[in-house]
Amino acid sequence: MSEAATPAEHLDNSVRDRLLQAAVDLFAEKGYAATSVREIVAAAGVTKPVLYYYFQSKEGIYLEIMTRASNDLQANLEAISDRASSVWERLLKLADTTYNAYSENIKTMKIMHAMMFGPPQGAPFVDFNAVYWAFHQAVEAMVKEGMHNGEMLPGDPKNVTWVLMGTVHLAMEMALCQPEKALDRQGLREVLEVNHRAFWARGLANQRENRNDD
Amino acid sequence: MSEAATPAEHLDNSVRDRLLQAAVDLFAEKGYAATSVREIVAAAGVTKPVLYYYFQSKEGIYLEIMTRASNDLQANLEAISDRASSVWERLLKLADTTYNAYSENIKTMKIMHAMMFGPPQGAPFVDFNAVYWAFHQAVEAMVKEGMHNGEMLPGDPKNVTWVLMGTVHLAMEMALCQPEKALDRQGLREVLEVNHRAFWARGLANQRENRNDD
DNA sequence: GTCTATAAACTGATAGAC
DNA sequence: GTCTATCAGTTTATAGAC
Repeated sequence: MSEAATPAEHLDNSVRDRLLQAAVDLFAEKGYAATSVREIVAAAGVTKPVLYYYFQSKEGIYLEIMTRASNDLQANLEAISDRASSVWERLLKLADTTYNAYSENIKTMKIMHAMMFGPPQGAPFVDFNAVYWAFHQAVEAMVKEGMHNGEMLPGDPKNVTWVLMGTVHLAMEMALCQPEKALDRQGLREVLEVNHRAFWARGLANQRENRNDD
Repeated sequence: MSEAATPAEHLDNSVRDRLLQAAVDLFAEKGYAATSVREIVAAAGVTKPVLYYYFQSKEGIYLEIMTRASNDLQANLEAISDRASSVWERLLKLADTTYNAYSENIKTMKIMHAMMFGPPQGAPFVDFNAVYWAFHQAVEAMVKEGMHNGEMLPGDPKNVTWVLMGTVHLAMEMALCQPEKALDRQGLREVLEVNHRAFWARGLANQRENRNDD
């Protein structure tokens, strides 16, 4: 546990990291409960006592994976805090960095997603809910700001936030769970542009031009 | 298996249905892999051979639960097919019947959702994906119809469908997974109204009136 | 650190009596 | 139909040699 935090924070090909990688692959593919310690150590090319030496238990290796992932996601929220750019630009940036975090780390995100929106499968509790809700509330704060400074059209910030979150959430979920049907980065951007035309002040103006309004 | 389809299709308090109910509760609460046959029969107040007598295996009882659920969901899509009412009314009706199907049967829907968007947990494959995608495509067909007949504003039907599906999907998912944070039926309707104002022809007119446009 | 060998409990499933 | 008793295989986890 002492050498847990390698300088770059991620995988070299030490035995320890090969175990982590194998566990991520299997938990993502089959689920926590359906994955046995035997399978993890086989995939890592070691024997059982090695896993217990580094991680104490099956729960231990799971918790290390999820703690890292949770911290990574939390870091993304910082994209919102700098008020230099417009709400719209910050929203795009948040969607983009989140999309990156997901697509670069699909398997870990699949595990997290399964625990956030599925049954616990006997795994120890980790409060992902808090991370997700922080995300939702950060977006809501942005929407309030945008409506207040006139960048966005007036409306109920809560409801508009639900629509925006729904868009991003569905895109992320499809990318995780049905990649062949999912939006790519460009597709997500296009759908967000639809939201932009609907809820932003300049967006509505554009939309009306397009309609050649009366 | 012969007496599977009771007249009303659902639970009396026969031993068989008590087993089904116990299995639904446990699969929803802990997940398929983390639930043992022993727990199911204990919750139903019977012994193991009884479960194997009625359902042949753990997979058997799971498959019966999921087959019923899948059929129920598929039936909801019929709300779309009658072209008597407007696209908007049909969309509202679909959202409402789906919300009902979910909230009346939360535990079964949780299992289905976990299998649709989470790891298989060693459970036998059921093609929920097809049901979900049929839903998505039915909405897309409605949006195309609405844009074509002038009920909705012009735009890319695919992208608008993603926004609408995102709204409904997030509402359903929160209702399943974080009920205390979720939208109630009225809340879902309000968020859909936001979509209405954004993407429907009369909706935009209303929005512009509200803004007291220049 | 990594191994072989094994413990102790639990798993899905069944035989056979009633 | 429902039970008791039990099977064979798997599970997480560990003791102890190297």
